[in-house]
Amino acid sequence: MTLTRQEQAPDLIGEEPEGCDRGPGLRPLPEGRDRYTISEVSAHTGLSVHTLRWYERIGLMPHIDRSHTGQRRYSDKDVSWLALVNKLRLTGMAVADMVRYADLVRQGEHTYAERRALLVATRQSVLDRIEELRSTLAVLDYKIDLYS
Amino acid sequence: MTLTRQEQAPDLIGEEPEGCDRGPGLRPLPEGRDRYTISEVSAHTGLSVHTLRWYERIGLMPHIDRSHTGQRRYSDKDVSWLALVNKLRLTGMAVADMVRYADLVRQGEHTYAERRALLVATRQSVLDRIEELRSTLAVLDYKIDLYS
DNA sequence: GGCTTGCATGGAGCGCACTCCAGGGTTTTA
DNA sequence: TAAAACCCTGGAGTGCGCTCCATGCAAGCC
Repeated sequence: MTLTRQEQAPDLIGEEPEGCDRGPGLRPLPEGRDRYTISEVSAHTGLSVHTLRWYERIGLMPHIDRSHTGQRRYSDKDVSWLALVNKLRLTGMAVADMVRYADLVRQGEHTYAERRALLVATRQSVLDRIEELRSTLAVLDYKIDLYS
Repeated sequence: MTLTRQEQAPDLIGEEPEGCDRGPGLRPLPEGRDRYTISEVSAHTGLSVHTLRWYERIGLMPHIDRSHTGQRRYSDKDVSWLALVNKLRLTGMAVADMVRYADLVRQGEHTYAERRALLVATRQSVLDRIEELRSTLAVLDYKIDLYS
């Protein structure tokens, strides 16, 4: 997953670079419709519809638009946000911390510093975790060697 | 945590290289007594006494010796086994899988191949996880950059 | 119109990895 | 030798991140 740096608009509020990182086996979105159903978003993000609704309940999502009959209609921005959430999830960040981050986004520009701090802390914990994993590799290799 | 290769006896059944990897803040063991109480082992390994007893219940430990009044007395081998368990825990291996591994050890030499396979699979999942974390670093860096 | 499929809600349930509790015996320390 | 500290057991409780359930409305198809 290489990151190309010539991305989107500098929309820091709405969030998200990373236009389209559907993982393997994840469906692309019906292009440019901007009003996706929950099952479309589920197929695209790999998150279950249960999880999508749950994310909303706990405050991890911005307000999601509804159809005239009350069904969710996700926008491209919502989907991008979910892509970021998915990435943060991979870092091991706790859901509560992601909610905190979402809160900061909601609160507007004056929270830039705090958001940045949160990401920097996450970055450090990722680095630490990588080091930890490296150290286990050494032990694993040693043991595997013994069994050969 | 560098691994020195001139370790112990080739005791593959009893398990464990890695004589003394007490992490930071973890107490060393009263040297060479070979009959440690549960709280000593807890202090040394960083695992709570609850967890130590629980590990025993679920079959993650070999039989632990007891004093004449029924209190646990851990041997050096038991402690070494716990060091390995701790390492496997860091890899993210599920407790159930560690129990499986412990079973294989109990069953004797003819399970070498299967044990090895388990460790190899774990090794691969560690490598995959490291890659995954690396990919999140890219996103994190990108976002942090935007906030600067 | 009936059937299937999809979406809605609030709330219960689950799997994991611990963590703690009650109620009792044992060991150490002063 | 008495108090304080430690250890035992079976079983209940916790926090996290989902996952599922019952029940009901809405849209598409034959």
